[in-house]
Amino acid sequence: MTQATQPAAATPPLSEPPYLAGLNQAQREAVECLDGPLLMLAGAGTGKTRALTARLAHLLWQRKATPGQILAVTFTNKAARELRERVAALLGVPSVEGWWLGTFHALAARILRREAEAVGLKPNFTILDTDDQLRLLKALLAAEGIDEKAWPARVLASIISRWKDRGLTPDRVSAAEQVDFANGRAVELYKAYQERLQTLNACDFGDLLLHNLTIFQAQPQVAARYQAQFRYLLVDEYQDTNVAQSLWLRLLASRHKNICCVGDDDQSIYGWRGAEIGNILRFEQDFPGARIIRLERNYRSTPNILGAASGLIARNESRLGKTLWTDGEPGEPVRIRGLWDGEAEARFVGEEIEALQRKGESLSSMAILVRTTAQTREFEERFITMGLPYRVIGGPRFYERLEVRDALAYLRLIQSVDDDLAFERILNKPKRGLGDATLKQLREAGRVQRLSLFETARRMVQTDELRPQARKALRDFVQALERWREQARTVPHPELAEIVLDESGYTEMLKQDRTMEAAGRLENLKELVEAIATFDSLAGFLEHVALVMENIEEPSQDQVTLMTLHAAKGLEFDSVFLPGWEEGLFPNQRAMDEQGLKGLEEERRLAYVGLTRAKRRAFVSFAANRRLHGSWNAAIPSRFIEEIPDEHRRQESDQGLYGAALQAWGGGRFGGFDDWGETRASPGMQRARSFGGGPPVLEVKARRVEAAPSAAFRSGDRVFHQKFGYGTVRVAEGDRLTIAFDQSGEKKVIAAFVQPAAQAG
DNA sequence: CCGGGGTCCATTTTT
DNA sequence: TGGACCCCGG
Repeated sequence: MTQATQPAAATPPLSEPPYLAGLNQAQREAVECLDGPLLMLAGAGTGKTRALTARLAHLLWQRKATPGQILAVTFTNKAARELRERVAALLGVPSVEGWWLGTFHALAARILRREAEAVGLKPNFTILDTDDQLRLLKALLAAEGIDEKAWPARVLASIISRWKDRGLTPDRVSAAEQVDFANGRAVELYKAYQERLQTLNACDFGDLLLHNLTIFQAQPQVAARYQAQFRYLLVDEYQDTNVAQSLWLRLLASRHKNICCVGDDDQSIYGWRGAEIGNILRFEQDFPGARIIRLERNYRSTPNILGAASGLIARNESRLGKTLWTDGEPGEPVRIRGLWDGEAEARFVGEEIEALQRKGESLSSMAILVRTTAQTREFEERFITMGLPYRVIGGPRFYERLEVRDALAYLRLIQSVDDDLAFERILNKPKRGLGDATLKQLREAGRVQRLSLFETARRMVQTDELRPQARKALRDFVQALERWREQARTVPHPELAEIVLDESGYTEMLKQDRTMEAAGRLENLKELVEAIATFDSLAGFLEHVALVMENIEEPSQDQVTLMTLHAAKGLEFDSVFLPGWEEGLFPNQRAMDEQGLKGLEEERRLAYVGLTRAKRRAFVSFAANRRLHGSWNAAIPSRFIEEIPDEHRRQESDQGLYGAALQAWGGGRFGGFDDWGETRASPGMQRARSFGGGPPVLEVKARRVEAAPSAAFRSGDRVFHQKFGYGTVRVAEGDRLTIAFDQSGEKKVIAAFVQPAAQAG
């Protein structure tokens, strides 16, 4: 093992640096092995952030580099903030302001601001958000005469960002990467979009990285400067990087080759947005001579939870593989519970939460992690009736609110005259008689003269082209903007924001609005001005808004957390509820249809992420009936349930209603569940065992043969269903029945869940 | 300019 | 089932 006795180090007289205290052997190695490429494979809960911060401290302590020579990259703002705080605390410095520590996008933006001219942008370029981007693409499609219904702008947007994720500029998109959009016109549209962005002096998120790559490739002397500067690179969540990001890292690290990437291939869950798990799997090839250090000691979960998660993830083929371990009491096995439907599932979770509360557990130590956002609703409804405090993570963000975006558009337009999107947004907000007609005229003239809308407007008010009324209104608008722009030089920026909101009539417009929302909107604008005051310049604030679209965290009282599995990555809770473990929902059918085995493995990693969030207790549940898009579907338990090793789980079947389902499943007299196999990716797959302790080991294929379900019911039969009550069978197709229920209308149900009416009576 | 009503579509989300 | 979005009428 490398000892901290490097000759370069003017080692301080301490026997051991304080940040090394308490690190385990592997962590210590990862901290002290400073030179050359290193992959730190850090499993869930193995103290990776600790190792990462210690490593950063060690670099400085050993005088290997100054802060300005270290590039530390994270994915999210939250992670960046955490790293910043912990490093500052570890080193005992008040702040790490000015260090090259931030998200990929923030760091790339910082470089791009300096080198903007190299890609035809001005240094004050605007960073567009997805909404602006979409509006731009819509305009483009309209101009090209492409039917937006057949070829939606959002689809084009995602095609373009996938290309950008892969580092492809329009001229680099090869025939092989072509996609089916507007009869093969996608690349042409991509090109037009990039041109439009340039005239707007704007770029989108993907461009931040892509422009960096373009500059580094076209101007080796610029690249060389940064390559020389960054002696050490630290990268967090490497498994989430896309092609562009990994190219960027490789370029920057190519001189000193001191790059340390931290990640966990088993937690790669963002393939669908361009993340390449291959980056981490191929690390040794990409960085020859790389060392791999595994952090396998888990400090978070009980042996039972860890065993459950490890057993599950071992089913994946595409992984580097590692063996997490922990010591201590085994803890509770993962509890598996089958319920009748989603409502019962929500009730179950609510009851368990209350039981935990009675044992003295706080609500903030519990979380419900769902696969899709739609699943939160049932829990919310239940918690509301129970009076159980909860919070949902996700949802609209502060900077995405209408009024905030309007206010920002004013500020953006002051900052950058070329920002036509901002111009269009506020031209008639508040109403000043400058509607579609005027805008159309401005656009037309602007296009012909190749000028920004603002510049066009400035010139047009000096001509007689507009109606006198519109001309006057536009002149006032232009003059106001010029005045504000002038004031921006002298007036402090928070004050400027107030002036703008006031003089533009925006605040007045909201005051006139007597609706409920208007008050909240005014409140948000006040909050916005307060936020502006915490930055030292308007430009700095706008940069923050563009790159840090995060929600301001509310002071949380004791409440249960409800969120998606994706949103839960990196978090931990004492007790974790994992509902909806049903084939089709989780693993998600669409993921499997679109990505096949790759998709399934990513779903499995998501399950792994979910389980490993739990410190002490994990509850997995599934419903036999799930309402999906308004109609009822019979569901079968997720294959992931069986993949949790026996010894780490405990199955509990519901009495009463669910008992019937279990019986049926075990090959009971209805034999009605054989079509469940069809929702699986591979119909021939074997079931390892049955649920609820019924007759063991049934094979789907065999069951399909022996089943003769349609014999049970015929059209016209009177039946009883536990949920829908009495009804008459309309259509019987195999074991799928269409029944006209007396109370709840026509439904499709599975034969095993209904009984002949007489029998039920 | 607003809202009513019809239609279509339903993973995951950061920057 | 419900929401987002679009079109058209007042």
